[in-house]
Amino acid sequence: MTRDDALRRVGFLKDAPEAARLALTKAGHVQTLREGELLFLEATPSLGLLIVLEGSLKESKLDARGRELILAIHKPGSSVAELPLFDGGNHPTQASALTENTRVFRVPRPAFESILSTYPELGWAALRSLAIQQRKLLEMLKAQALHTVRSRLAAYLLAQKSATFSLPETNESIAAQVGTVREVISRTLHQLADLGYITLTGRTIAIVNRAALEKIAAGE
Amino acid sequence: MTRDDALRRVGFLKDAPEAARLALTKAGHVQTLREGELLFLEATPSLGLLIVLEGSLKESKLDARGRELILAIHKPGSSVAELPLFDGGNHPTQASALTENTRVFRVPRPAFESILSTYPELGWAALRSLAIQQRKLLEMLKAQALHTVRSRLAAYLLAQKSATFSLPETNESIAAQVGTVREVISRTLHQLADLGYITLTGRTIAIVNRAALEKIAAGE
DNA sequence: CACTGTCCGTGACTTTTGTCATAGAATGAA
DNA sequence: TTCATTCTATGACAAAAGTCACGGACAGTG
Repeated sequence: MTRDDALRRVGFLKDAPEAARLALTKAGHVQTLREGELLFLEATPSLGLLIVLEGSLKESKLDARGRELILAIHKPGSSVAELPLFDGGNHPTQASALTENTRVFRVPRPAFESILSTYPELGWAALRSLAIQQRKLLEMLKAQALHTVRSRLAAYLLAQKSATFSLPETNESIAAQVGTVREVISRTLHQLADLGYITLTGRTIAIVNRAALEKIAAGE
Repeated sequence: MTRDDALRRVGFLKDAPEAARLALTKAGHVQTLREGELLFLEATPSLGLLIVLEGSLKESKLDARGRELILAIHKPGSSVAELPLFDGGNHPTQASALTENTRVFRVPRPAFESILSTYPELGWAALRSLAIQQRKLLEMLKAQALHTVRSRLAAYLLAQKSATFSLPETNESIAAQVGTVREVISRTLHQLADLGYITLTGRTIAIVNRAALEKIAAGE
């Protein structure tokens, strides 16, 4: 994916003037990460505008005892860590590459700021973008506080593109997204299969009873 | 609290030009709520700018089976539901008055929009305000996903102003903020007392071992 | 093809949370 | 004061989630 393709796919830049995107393209550079390599740590200053070009990144928070909560998995065209970019604070999360040779396009914050001040209409797009994320966070919070693991896992399965798919991640990683541990994911998947709502062949899942899963995902 | 006092205390308006605040003051009206009365429901269009003048409001989400998660309790000077105000979407939460005669100052969204467009510098303040909320949400999410009830309750106690205080709410309400049920709050408070970290005399709590509570709040 | 590292599945528990039912405070209005 | 309502406390369980330990599948490497 080229820089310009990437910029066009980022929510708050897609309607930006051509010239703004061009300026950003010129002001940034590409960084390549090895698998597992950290892009930024929590509580460090914003690196600037970050957009995934190839590969994928996970954005997560760790707790004191090392358990991880994955907030997002970023694929090409996704911009990472907009919050500290916009408010100038530190990163509230950390991010690391999930795949070898993950390529990230980066515009350092000072350059980004000066381009932004040239195109103030981008401020509104930024606001909209934060708002979308905030709505997502509210849903996650509600699910964590009020729903069971089964419910959150059902939602995870329903979020997959098609009705039949191969689990794109390890149970460990799914657990970190759903907010539980490896073993519980394994058991809960088999439980959903026993209930007849999905079939589970190796790592391939077919959603058999979508309506039932949706009910579970909604909290019974 | 007067309208102007209230406007001055709202984060994203406190540095606004005098004239902007004056225009808002004129464009809005005051609404009085009875205890328990709903101000807005989830999934309804934004009512506009809302600022508590007297009394208090709770902002919450309900799940399918009626359990409640309280996201914020708004006191005088606090603006409610900024997210739908800024992005034009529906309310992601509902809000209702906690006290009799809660008074809310309201500027309908069209009027707010037109004032906002006259003072575009307010856009940045709005962005900052959303960013602050988003950081708070991320912390709540982490606590819900990775910490125990004991940990979240410890954090709740530590957030109180002084070391000795009377619980300002019922166990039911604390439970809805902490993400659990009434009985568990009762038991966990007594457990913390048994551990010697707090004392519990009626509804009065004294924090005895702040360091220990902080450790618990951080997730052990 | 053995060896290593990573991942999955599972039994056997333990701990944490949630539910139900019931008995007493506490509060406030009549 | 008396009564009704609202809260709190608690026992007895039930259910959900987490921990530990181990066996086995599988992929990649030398």
